[in-house]
Amino acid sequence: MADPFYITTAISYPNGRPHIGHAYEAIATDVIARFQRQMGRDVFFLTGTDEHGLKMAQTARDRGVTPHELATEMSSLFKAMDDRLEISYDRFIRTTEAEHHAASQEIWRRMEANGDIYLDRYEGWYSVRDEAYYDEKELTVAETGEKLSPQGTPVEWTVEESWFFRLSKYQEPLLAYYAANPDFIRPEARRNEVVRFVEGGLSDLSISRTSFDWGVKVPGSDNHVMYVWVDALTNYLTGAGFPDDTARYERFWPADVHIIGKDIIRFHAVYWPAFLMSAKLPLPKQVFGHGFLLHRGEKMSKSLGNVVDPLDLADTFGVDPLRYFLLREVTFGQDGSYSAEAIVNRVNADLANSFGNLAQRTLSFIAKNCEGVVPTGGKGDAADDALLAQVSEAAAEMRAAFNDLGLSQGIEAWLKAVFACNQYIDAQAPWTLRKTDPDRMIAVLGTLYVAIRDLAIIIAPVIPGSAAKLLDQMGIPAGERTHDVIGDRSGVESLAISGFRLSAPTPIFPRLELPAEADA
RNA sequence: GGCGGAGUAGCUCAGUUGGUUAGAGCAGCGGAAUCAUAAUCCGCGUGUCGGGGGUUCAAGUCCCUCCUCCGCUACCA
Repeated sequence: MADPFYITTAISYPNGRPHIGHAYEAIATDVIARFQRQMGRDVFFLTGTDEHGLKMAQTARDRGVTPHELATEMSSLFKAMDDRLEISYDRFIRTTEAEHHAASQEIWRRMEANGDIYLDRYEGWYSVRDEAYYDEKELTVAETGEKLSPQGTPVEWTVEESWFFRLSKYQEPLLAYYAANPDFIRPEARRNEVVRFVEGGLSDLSISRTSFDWGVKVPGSDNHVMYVWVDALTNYLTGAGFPDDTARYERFWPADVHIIGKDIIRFHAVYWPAFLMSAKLPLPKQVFGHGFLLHRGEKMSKSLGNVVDPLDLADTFGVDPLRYFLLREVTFGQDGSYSAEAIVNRVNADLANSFGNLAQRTLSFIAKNCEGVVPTGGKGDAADDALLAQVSEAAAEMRAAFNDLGLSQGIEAWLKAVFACNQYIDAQAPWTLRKTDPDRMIAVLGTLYVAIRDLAIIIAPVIPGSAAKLLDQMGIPAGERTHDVIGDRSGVESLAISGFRLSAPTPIFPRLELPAEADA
């Protein structure tokens, strides 16, 4: 059986609609998942929504619905976004599922059995009206001398019973783990931050609340619900079948990589491994914190009014162009900037002009001048093998880059090979050969046919819909769309023998135009 | 304040362990070609590699210092 590969996104908190950041994370993770499937791995790709907690309960109350109704409604928006963006998740998990409650309670019991959970008191400035604790730093002082929350509501010093996790106990084990597994946290900058943070000392963590009840009940302590992270992080275990589906669990856990935003790196790189150590479960192999998307260099915020709905972007530019842009333009792991102009420029230059036009000019030439018969044989030349070698080299670079999560670098290698094909077709000039040396023309077109097929195959994880459309046009069977065939002419030769006829192609990547309100 | 990262062509960025004339893409200018989505191909950059100092036969690449920007500095997700 194929080598398993378990990859996850963070689960989204569906307190609001999905935004471009959610889309970015889902797309990037999807590309990696699709790539690994193409590599023959048995991929399990998990994503979903984190539906418990105070804010969900409050929002539901404000809207006059139950938390579960709100969660169901909002979660469906995230799922719809994933579906629209062709996110190939294998499971969409919701933390409200009974199975997840059971998993969370099981890991809790194991942490408890290890002596790492104890009852104590949690103290802080509490606002009854907000049902929330605030840090001293967040408070303002009213004229009356009364302390106020950021919401302007009164706060009082409150003591609440809470279960605590002995995080402090794991400082040394965590540091030892980081040292032994230098790739556990990536990129490097995040790793340094985390290591410094842990070196600075860890205090125990409050992991339950009694002030609200929308959450997973603490085993044997029904008036407590688990407080955020034990519940949320455990979704990765639940998704893999923990604890009852042992076959699946043993196959997929530990996860190969958690793809998350850089803002929640600590929870994934400190709390999560500590929880797992405590429960005596294996640790994920890697945590990767990607950057944020900025709109024209500015952070998105509701007050700036520049929050963009990813579905609007998909409608305006197309799903594949959007996917391509985000991965090509933004170095994975760093912040990136996007704008309508940038999307239009990038997509037109790379997809429409370079790759799309390459396919179009080649295929339509074959349709017109060869009656659609796939060209094979002819008078070969060293330039032909050189081109296919360049494409194979690009495929190899892409494999290396994608395996290492260097998504934009991998795409860059692909683009270089696209450029090489355009250089080749201009140098060989099949439109001239048609009159002067038809036999040579056949060899040139046959070489390009193989090259274009290969380019479509290796870029497919990034632009799955368009790549499939192109390969369909070219008659490439679904089973011959993996890296195994790269550089191999035999598939195309048997296609010719089978009598396949290429019809006049239609452009796969139309040029985009800047929307009238160039502000998207 | 402490710790960490970044400052390279108009724009976005690459630049391994220091070593020949500092690179790519985009944009711009000139030319070729006309199969193709007016797409493609070829040619063109006197860049103080943030400022200053130092180490070295040799520094964008190491050390010091200054300036600017950014991240982290614990229980909202």
